[in-house]
Amino acid sequence: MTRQNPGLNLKEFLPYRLSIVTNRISASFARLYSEKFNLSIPEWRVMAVLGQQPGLSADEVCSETEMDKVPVSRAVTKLLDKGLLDRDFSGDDRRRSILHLSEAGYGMYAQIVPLALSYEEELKAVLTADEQSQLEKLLDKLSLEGGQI
Amino acid sequence: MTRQNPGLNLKEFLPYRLSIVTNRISASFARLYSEKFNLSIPEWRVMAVLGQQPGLSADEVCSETEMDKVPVSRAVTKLLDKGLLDRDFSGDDRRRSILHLSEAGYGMYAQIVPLALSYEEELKAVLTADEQSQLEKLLDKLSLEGGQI
DNA sequence: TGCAATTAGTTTCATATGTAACTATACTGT
DNA sequence: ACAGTATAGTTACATATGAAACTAATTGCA
Repeated sequence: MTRQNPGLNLKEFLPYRLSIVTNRISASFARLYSEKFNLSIPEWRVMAVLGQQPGLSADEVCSETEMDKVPVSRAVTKLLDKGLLDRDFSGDDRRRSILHLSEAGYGMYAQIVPLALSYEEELKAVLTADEQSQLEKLLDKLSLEGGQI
Repeated sequence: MTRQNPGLNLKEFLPYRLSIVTNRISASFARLYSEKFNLSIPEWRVMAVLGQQPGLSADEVCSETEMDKVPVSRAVTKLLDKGLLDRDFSGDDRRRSILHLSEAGYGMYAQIVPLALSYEEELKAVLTADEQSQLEKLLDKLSLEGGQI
């Protein structure tokens, strides 16, 4: 049968390319902290926001990380079990959790951050300074408007 | 306790930003074809490469799409069940499959492609022509060298 | 006040995913 | 020719995930 190709070249298709590149990068970064510290991606993300913004509620962690509340809830449970997190509940609203890295959690966080930053440097080193700022700008634009599409 | 923040701002962290933007885009594109055509992401990817390169083996589909052989195998099974794919086995090597979109599969593919292309256009419309080519170049560089990191 | 509607968070369930084990076929070196 | 190794693809298992149902607490408003 003769078919005229409607012409979608997957390898040139923007959403596909983005996803391949990003998945490679995420996976290799995840290896970094999962192997050494035995953290899942959601666990690391929860720690990362709490390291920077202690006292967030689970719900705020969700909006900060763009994660679903279910993975956040499970990550929080695991981090509590591992002793990496402390949880209180708000006096004003006793449904609302108040989450902090524990001493141990903060210690781990402080070890991962330099790894993360040097990973980022390694990645950026592929690009010129100009390209780095282009990338920032592109991500800004795609975040703002791409989100709605 | 006074803690000096080691200074990882998740929202500015490149791997994180990439993953947020990409996941939003992938998810909204996936909605497009999953709602109308009831295809999973792996199913769509298999169809997409076979639409363009008929006769690939499952293994070749893996390397083309950067997918694991397990999801590919499962997607192929489902697409066969749905009658969207035809499978033969090579005479030279009877382990090796030869995959083609069926008539029905090609019909569906031909409907999805314009959706995909217009989605891509919508996404690119956020960017100037310059930015579009910058993005291409950045993705190239990150694909090549980011892969190893 | 008190009852309906909301919200924070958890649990359940059904599905998706990757690793490792497995089957079947093909290749290699002796 | 044939034993050992490699490859294509599938299956089994253990884990991850999201949607929806659920619990508990809070808010709104009659």
